Amino acid sequence: MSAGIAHLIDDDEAIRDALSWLLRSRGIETRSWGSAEGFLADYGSAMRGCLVLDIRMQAMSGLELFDRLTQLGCTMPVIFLTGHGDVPVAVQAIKKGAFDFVEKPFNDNELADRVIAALAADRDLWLGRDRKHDIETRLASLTVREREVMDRVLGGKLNKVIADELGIAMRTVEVHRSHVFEKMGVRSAVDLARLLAGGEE
Amino acid sequence: MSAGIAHLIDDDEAIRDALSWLLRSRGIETRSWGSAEGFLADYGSAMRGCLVLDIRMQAMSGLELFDRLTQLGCTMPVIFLTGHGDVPVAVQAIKKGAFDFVEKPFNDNELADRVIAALAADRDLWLGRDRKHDIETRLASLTVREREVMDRVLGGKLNKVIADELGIAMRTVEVHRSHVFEKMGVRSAVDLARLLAGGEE
DNA sequence: AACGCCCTTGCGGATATCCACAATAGCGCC
DNA sequence: GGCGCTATTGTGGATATCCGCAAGGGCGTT
Repeated sequence: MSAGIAHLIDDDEAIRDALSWLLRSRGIETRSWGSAEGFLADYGSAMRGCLVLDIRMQAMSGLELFDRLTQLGCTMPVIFLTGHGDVPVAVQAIKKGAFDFVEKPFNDNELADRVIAALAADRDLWLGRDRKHDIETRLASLTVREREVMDRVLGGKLNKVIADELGIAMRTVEVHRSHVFEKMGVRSAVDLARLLAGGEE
Repeated sequence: MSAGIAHLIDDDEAIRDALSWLLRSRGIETRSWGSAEGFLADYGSAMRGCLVLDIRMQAMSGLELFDRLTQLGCTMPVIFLTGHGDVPVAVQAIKKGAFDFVEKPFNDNELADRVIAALAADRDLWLGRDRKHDIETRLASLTVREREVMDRVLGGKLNKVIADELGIAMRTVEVHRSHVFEKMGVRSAVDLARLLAGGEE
């Protein structure tokens, strides 16, 4: 499998081609667009990889595209390409959460390394997202009562105490507790605590 | 108690005074230095608060001071003051982990707000550090055996299983387990798991 | 009405945990 | 040698947890 896909957006065809050649020689798939508008039209939330984005372009600027993508919930890491006159804009970009940026003319190896880092960041993000999504799905499958019991189990409380607090019999708590473990896919309260501590915040 | 201390470093006395007046009017203590060297001489690792640092100064620049402080293990948030000609340097600063930066001439309210945010960040950092330090101290007080038992308890294993794995009697495991709880200041395996999951990584 | 889902509870037994009391043993230190 | 710390184990009892078996009620859907 490939190292990931780099989406190149620059209105200078020569640069797109140079980037494309450089990255492909490092085993990175590439796709190119000549304008921010063009990329936006093709963008979908399932898109994976990273962006290499010229910050200065005709019509819609790279920064503007970045803002729109952010609004669309896009989380792909973005590497901006900047001329050294565009630096104030680059500052904005970084503060807004751009992954990195490089000044033109760029050093080939350096840029490729950063793209690779960006692709790795995207993968990590999705790994974390998958795990979190799985946990959320499991949590959503709990009934209200089960959730109440789980919260108290996580508080380290004994079944007896939980029963008192909820005004139900201990046996009932045990049943809920066991359902919680089953639904959450764990076999002990310890595992549950680690699952939730590791997958949230 | 005060909102925190802002350390002002700028070779322009007029700016130092203006900053100092502004911040004090917002309840923030200030201390001023006219040079990076002067601040470095006074710096100690116990220093708390944040820095407001002119990025362009005689002799040692703000960025250079920032690098040295980082090497010294200083984690105070740094807000850089930059003229708009210094922007490329500001970019470097942000990439190196500066907390924020503002361009001169600055808007009073905006700058004060950022200083307040920086002070809050410093407090949070120390809160986290204190908790982590406390946990590490407790962990260090565990004997080797206790640690071995704890690791397995966190794995959700039953005392019986742990006893088998370590080749000792269940009773011994129980003793270690109880010591671990006592030393770590928790009363159940669940609490322990949450303590370690929340304080590490 | 019948079915499914959830909440509820009781009984009883197999396991596990928690702990006080008690004891043996190695190791380093004064 | 005595003292303290750590590791080790045993006995026995009070609690807790884990679970299958059994069963009643509420609620919404078909």
